Amino acid sequence: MNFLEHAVELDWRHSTIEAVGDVIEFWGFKRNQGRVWAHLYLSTSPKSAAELQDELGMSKGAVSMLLRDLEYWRVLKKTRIPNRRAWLYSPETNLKEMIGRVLRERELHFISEVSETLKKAEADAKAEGVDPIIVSRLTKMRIFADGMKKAMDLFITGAQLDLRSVMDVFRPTKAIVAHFKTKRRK
Amino acid sequence: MNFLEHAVELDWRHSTIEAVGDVIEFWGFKRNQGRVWAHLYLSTSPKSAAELQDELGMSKGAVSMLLRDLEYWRVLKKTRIPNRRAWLYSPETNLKEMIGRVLRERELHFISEVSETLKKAEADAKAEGVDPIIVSRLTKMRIFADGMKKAMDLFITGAQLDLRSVMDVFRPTKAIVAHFKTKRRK
DNA sequence: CACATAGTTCAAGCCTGCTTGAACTTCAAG
DNA sequence: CTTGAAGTTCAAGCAGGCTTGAACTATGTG
Repeated sequence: MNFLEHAVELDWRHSTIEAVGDVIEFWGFKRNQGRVWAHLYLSTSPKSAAELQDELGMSKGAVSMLLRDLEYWRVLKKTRIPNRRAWLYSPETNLKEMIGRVLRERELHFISEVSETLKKAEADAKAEGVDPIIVSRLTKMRIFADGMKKAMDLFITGAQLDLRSVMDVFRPTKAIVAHFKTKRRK
Repeated sequence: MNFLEHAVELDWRHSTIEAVGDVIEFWGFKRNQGRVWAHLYLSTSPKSAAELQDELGMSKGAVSMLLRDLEYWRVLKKTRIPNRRAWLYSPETNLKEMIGRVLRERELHFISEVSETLKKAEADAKAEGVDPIIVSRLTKMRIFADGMKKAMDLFITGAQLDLRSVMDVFRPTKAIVAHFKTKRRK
């Protein structure tokens, strides 16, 4: 491998790893979690913590913690090779399964909480006799949150989704209120 | 209004505003941008910067900058009332239009860049004669990014989306490569 | 034009959350 | 059981981004 080829290789590996880091950060995880997974994913052989530390320029402690997190989310697998002390890590390669699982746990839960908060606010505001315009706005927001949740759920499970129904969230007020009445509970 | 009612009111307004802040932060914007919009959205009358500063407990400078941002994204409207010096702000109430527009500009652009980076990496890796397994992994990631982009685009435009096609991204390698060949450009 | 209030700017400080690295614990090999 | 490499922990430090507030600019009013 000559100098130029080496430069190019550094470049595409590096830019890919950084791009994955960006996406992972975008999803609310740590940038370096993405970088570690991507580095393994661009390698054909498993790597030890020491190698990752060296090749990604991170501290021993950082690598240890990142690997723990990634293992927890089953985004990589630990393996051992005879006559070698260190654990070796390989990436989970089933993107669909892996991303779906992780997003389900985190983002879906988050949206559900928002929806619950809005539902509670609606009830309180109504009980308090607040201006109906405000109550309907709370309803609108809650239905939007439910739409996001549904869209994300369907995205994750890979099922069919008619997003028209999600965006129906924004029908005129009367219809929204009707929807609300049929769906509320407690 | 007695003490308890007041407490409840504080509570649902407050929790709603914080929930909106959470969602806005989740989408990569500033928490306080969400709080400002939500505060206006829960009011039936427009508010001045001074009122927002007071009611949300923010500094003059912060409010000024937040309003500038929100106005830029057309998430609220400036109005003026005769015989009153200050500008008054009211929220954009069309959630669908507003969220769609903002997400299109930011998130769609972001995903497109990732896709471009991966496309470039694929080309470089291929040119370099890298292990085909690695090249196919780059392809897999790029197709996934394209799937995300498509899903988000359709979510935003409110069009119909068969997410099955998005998740088809993860078919066995042969099919992926075929898909890749038919879709690439340049 | 002068005044006073509204609005903007930005350097400094603050806050949060990530990273470091040294001390500690675990564990396979001999 | 001993040894030393591998792995973990966490207090302290660091970095980046948000907020503050004082100085400055703009603008409506008389």
